[in-house]
Amino acid sequence: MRITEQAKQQCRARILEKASELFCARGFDQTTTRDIALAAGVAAGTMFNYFPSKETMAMTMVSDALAEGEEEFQGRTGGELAEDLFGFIASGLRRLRPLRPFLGPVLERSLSPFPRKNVCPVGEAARQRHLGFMQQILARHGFSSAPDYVATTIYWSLYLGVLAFWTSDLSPNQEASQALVDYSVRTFVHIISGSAGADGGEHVL
Amino acid sequence: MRITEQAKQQCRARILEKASELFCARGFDQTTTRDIALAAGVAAGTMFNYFPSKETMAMTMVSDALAEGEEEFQGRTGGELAEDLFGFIASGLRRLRPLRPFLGPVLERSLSPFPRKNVCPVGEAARQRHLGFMQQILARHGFSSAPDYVATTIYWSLYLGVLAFWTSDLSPNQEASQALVDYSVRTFVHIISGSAGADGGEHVL
DNA sequence: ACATTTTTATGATCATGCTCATTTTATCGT
DNA sequence: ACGATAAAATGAGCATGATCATAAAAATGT
Repeated sequence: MRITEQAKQQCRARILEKASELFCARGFDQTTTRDIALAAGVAAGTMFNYFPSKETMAMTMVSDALAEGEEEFQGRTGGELAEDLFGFIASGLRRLRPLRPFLGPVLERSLSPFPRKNVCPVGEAARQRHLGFMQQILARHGFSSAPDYVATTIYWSLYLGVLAFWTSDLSPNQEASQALVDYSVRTFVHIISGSAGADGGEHVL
Repeated sequence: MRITEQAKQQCRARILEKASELFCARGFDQTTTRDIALAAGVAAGTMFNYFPSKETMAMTMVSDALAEGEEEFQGRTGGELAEDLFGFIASGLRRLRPLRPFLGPVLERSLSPFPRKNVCPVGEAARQRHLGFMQQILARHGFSSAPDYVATTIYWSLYLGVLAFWTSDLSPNQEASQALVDYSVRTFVHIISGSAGADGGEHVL
């Protein structure tokens, strides 16, 4: 069973590799699962033994990249809170860079804050991991309790906005994204640093 | 041609009405275009003479609701900036309320900040209208120039986060959403009120 | 080494959003 | 009123992500 297990991993890796190439070359929506199967040398239905959906295929690459970014960031944490958060997000973006050509539709569907019927579990896991990591960073800077749902929701909104902007940022060195990340992070830090503002009671939806 | 023109409008309205009912009852993704056609008493292909896509059908309802909200808000503007922005957003949510059961996937796809190949023009128009309206409100409060891309991006991120949260808010009177809107608005106001923070230059993506 | 059982691969098939050639209906000129 | 032309309706058909019964292959027990 050893050799077979190895062959399976190779097959899985080959599918991911070919899918990545095609996604980058043509875009996510313009690449059909049949294209991928052909390129990987397997039957159309076989891929679905390895990945439950095309979306999961893409999100596996994203999740792996983000995990690498998290690992890269570990250790080099040590500045102010805003600096650390910036570094954390920047590490993720650096690792996502090679996938940038096809990320738009994938991140939109899999990391969206809108609750969905058929969630892509890989995407959901990536979100939870990212939020957990963010909370760790907060904890290291003296925030004893986890942020409430308002702060967490705002964080994820801002982060998704950053991702969205970054996926199609044409400025020289993504300077525009850099400024946006900087601003978003500072905004978030401002939010969780007091000014907890629980007043406005007259407004009604 | 008069009577016929009227009949066409009726047909369009009937399609929208039946589609809305089905979307609300079963959800957007669980309603097929064939279902809608059957309910509206037209052939499957006929609907696409009225709406270029199922997504456009749903976004037409959303856009109409948001336009009503904007109109409702007109006039009753007159408090502080944050109050006005809150009222503006709340008016939209009130009008969207009947559509809430199916809004998730629709808003996710059509208002997403991620740039897309095949944009739904109705959704794009709704976004532009909303942002324009928001800028009008700012102008009324003494902001002479339009917010830059950073502020605009952050506004839209926060707004989408609010929409996403609100679509599945189970708290009694959407109190949780209310708090989120309040917080998001105040955050945005803080952002555009000075502290333009263009310093951090050492960070690099 | 063979029979049995479990795992994996396969491609026909399905569901569904959408297209388009064809048919039907309405409008217009005379 | 009638033929010609424009507009609209129709449903067969397509593309594609995913499923599933079946076939092939591998693992296991003796």
